Amino acid sequence: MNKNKPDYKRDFPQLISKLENLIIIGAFLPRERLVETDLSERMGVSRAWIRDALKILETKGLIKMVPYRGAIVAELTEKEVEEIFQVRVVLERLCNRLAAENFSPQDKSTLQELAAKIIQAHNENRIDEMIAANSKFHDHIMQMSNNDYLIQMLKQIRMRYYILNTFAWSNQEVLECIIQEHEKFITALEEKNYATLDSLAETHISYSKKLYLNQIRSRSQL
Amino acid sequence: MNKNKPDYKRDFPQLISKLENLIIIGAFLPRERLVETDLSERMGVSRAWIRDALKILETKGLIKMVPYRGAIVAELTEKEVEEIFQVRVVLERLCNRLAAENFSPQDKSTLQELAAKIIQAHNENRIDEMIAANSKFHDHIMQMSNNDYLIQMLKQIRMRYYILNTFAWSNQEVLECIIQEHEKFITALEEKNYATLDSLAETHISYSKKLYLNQIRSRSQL
DNA sequence: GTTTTCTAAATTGTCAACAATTTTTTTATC
DNA sequence: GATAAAAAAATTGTTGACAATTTAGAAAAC
Repeated sequence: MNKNKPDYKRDFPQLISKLENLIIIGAFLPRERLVETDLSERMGVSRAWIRDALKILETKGLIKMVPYRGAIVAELTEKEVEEIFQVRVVLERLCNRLAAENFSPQDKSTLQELAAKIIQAHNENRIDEMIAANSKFHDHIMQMSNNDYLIQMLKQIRMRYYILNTFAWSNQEVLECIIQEHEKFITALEEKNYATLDSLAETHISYSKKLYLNQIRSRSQL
Repeated sequence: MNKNKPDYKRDFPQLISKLENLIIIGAFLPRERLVETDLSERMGVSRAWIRDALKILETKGLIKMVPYRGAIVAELTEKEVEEIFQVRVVLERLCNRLAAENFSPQDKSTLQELAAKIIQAHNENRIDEMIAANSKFHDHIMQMSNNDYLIQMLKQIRMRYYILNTFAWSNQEVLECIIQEHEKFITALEEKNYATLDSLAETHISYSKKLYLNQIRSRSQL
């Protein structure tokens, strides 16, 4: 059992994660109002906690709060996507550079295992597993950077554009492309080949950006 | 008059700014406890507002909150300074690059005026004015980047290390150095000379970092 | 039938009293 | 006098009632 007593330090961050996930997976449509009493009942916590959580989600850019109107899910404009991805590129590059500097044989085997898992899951058409392994792959790269502040920034930025992520992974063509590059990436890390790392990040991210922009455009036609 | 009715949308952000400033200028010593009822009286707002403001300051990394013990001013370790400055370098570089791309004659005159103001204030020993002009200079560069997300990140990161800023400006030697480079900087922007921009940012920031590290070391001896 | 105005319901914002926990002070014991 | 236990004070966390505001719906006017 886990629900003996409510514990702020454990439960409140959990609440925030849950809400973040709900927004990211699209359980709330953009512009949908998030009613406090509603959430309070659904999540089984007091309205005060919901209010506090929403304030924090606002600072993270996931929702927008208007006085006496409450919270609505934030929308991303094309301009904002351009801005976010400009920042993302330089942060990911920095991350890769630091990861390469700290590269160890143990990292190599971990990354290779994950890369193999990704391919296997892809071949067996287990999408969820593949996404999970891919996530772990990138998380490990972040950890290798050994820069907690950078990690925090990258997570924050990822959260920001994940709102649009729902359908991005359904593009088969992109999948093939991304999967093939994991091996190249590991090699470049090992050899500390910064030029290759930069160009891999560049192409990967610019491709990702295109997907998001397409999605925004298709949504705005509704 | 400005105090007819309390207005959340206007007054709450103001409250946060005030608290941020108090922490930055060192009105609260590191590790000092921030007592809610205390702040409530001093700032003339309800305790609920103080609580909300403190929660936001925590997400910004300015304070640390411990259950049933309240908020204490955050401290920066040497490792954290290293991490933050690694990120700062790449973001400032990006900012300069974008600013150069958008460079206009009007920007040039604005920046030159500010640079002149900085030198003049320095010669007349008006430190406050000099700091203000220097701030405006860098704010204008940020605006030139035309990337609101980047600006938000840079402000966030600046807030994080400004905690240590109190005495950094008292170093005369550094001042001379920094002041002289504003002209070079403007020229490099105009010529879109990215190599020079990068190296200017590099040396500027690494010097700034040294100052902060020195300050931390001298404090930790208390 | 459409628009406008007014009323009721729903929702958010505020506050103060109370509960839970920590910190300080006092008291007791050796 | 120093240490430990107990009581008191101070501080933070929670809750619920009520005020302010917006939204939805009904009534009125055209």
